[in-house]
Amino acid sequence: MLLIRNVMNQNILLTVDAAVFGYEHGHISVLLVKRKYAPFKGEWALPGGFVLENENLEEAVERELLEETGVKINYLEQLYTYGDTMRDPRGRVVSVAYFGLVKPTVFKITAATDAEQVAWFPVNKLPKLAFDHKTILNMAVKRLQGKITYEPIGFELLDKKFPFSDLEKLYTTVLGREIDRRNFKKKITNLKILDELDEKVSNGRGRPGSLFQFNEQRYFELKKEGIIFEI
Amino acid sequence: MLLIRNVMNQNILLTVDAAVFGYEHGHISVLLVKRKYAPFKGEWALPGGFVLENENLEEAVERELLEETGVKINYLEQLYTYGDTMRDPRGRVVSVAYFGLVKPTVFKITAATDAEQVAWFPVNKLPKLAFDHKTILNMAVKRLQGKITYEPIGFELLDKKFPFSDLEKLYTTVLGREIDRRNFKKKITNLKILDELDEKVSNGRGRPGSLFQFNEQRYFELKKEGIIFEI
DNA sequence: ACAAAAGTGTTTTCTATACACCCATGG
DNA sequence: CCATGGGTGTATAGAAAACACTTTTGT
Repeated sequence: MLLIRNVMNQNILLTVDAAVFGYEHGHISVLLVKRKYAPFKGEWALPGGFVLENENLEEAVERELLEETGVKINYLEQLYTYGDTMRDPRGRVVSVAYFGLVKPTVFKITAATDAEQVAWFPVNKLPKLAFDHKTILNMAVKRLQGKITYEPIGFELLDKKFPFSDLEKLYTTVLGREIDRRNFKKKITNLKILDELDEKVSNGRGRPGSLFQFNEQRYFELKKEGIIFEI
Repeated sequence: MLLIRNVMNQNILLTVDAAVFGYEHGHISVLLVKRKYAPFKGEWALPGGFVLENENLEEAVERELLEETGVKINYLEQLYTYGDTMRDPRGRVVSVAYFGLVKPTVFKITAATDAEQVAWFPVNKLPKLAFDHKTILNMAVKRLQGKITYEPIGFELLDKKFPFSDLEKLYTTVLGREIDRRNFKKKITNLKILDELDEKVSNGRGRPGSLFQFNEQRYFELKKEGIIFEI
C-alpha cells in the first residue's frame, strides 16, 4: 500500500455526507449540523466526515450520523459522488453522498464530535450551507421526488400507525401539488400494502380517521420488484 | 493539506472505472482492456485508473479512456461508487464507476499505457473480469436497460443516419425481448425525434428502408424534461 | 347547527396492446 | 416468381383522470 501511495502520490481525501429526510407536522425536513471547526466553522452542513480506512462507505455514513446527530438510520442509499477539484478549500476532498430516510419521532437528535448543534430544517426554509452541500441537497430532493412516484416510501417516513390523510399529505408535500384523494386511495388500496386497523384517531376537529399500518411483507416484496406505481 | 493528511492519516486511494457500451452488428458490447500489470495482470477489466489530484472525476474517466483505449466518449454519466474495504488486493481503493455510450464505428480502438489489449465484448459473452468489475458491469447493464425504457438513447449509439429497423433491433437487443414493430413506430413517431430522409438503403435483400436521423434539438429537449416514454 | 375533515363510485378519456396483410427489392 | 425484410391501421381492453356529495365528529 505504501508503495502505491508513493508511486501514486495521490493526495485525495474521501468523505461521506448524508442528506437525511424526515416528515413531521406536514413538512419534509432535512437533518443539518452546525460545524464546530474550520472551514465553514459555525455554518450549517450535511452530517458527514472522513471515511476510515477499514470501514465500508455505508458504515462510515452510519457512524458519522450516529456520532454527529444521534440518528440511527433505517433507510440509506447512495446518491452521487462529488469530486470537483475546488469543492473543499482544504484541498482535494471527494465526497460520496448518501440519501437517507428516517422517522424523526423515533430519535432525540443530539450534537456531538464535530457538530456544535443539530436541527431539522424544512426543505423550503434552508439556511446557507457549507461546501457544495446545497448542490448535494438539491439532487437529494429530486431523488426524493422521483422515488416517491415509483416506489412507496411512506414506510420509512411515517409512524407505525397513521391515518390515511398523513400518507396523502406526505405525497402532496413532497410532490408540491394536490392529488385526488379518491384516485390516490384507489391506487394504494390496489397495491394492498396497507392494513386498516380498528382504531380511529381524531386530530381535534372533523371526523376521526381509521389508522393504517404498512403490511411490511407485501411492502418489501413490491419494492424488490422495482417500479410499482405512478402517482 | 499535508496537515489534514497527517491528522487524518487516511490511506485511501481513488480510481475511476468506465463501463462503455456500443452497439454494432446487432450486439451490445462493452469496452474492456487486458491489464498489463499486477494485480490481475493479463485479465480483462473495465478501463480506468487513478484520479489525478488536479482533475475532476469526469476528466479522469475521459483521460483514462483515451489513454487506454483511444475512445473519446460522447455520453458519460456517473453510475455508482464502489468502496468495499476488500475490493482491491493492493489496499483500500475506492472507485467511482461511470456509464458511457459510444458509437463504435467512429473509433479505432488502440491499447496503450496500462492496457495490453483492448476489445469490444458482447455483453452476453464476457470473459472473467478483474476486481469487482463484474458487479459494476451488472449494474451498468441494468442502468442501460432502465434508461432505454424511459429515455431515448439511440442517438448516442447509432450512426448519424440509420434505417428504422436498426433502432428497433437496438431496443430488442437491450431489452432482450421482441417488441411490436407497429406500436414501436407509433411511439417513436409521436415523439417527433426522428426526421425521415429521402435516401433509402438496402441491406442486400428485401425492400430497402428509409434512412432516419435524430432531430437533435427535439431529442435533447425531451431528454432534459426527463421521463418521456415507456416501451 | 355548523365547521372541519374523512370516506366513498361512476363516467370519460387516454394509452397500451394485440393483431395481419401488402410493398419493394435482389436473386 | 419467390424469398426477404420494410411499411402500414384498426379495434379492444385496461388504466388514469375527472368529478361531488354524504358521514362523523367537536364546538
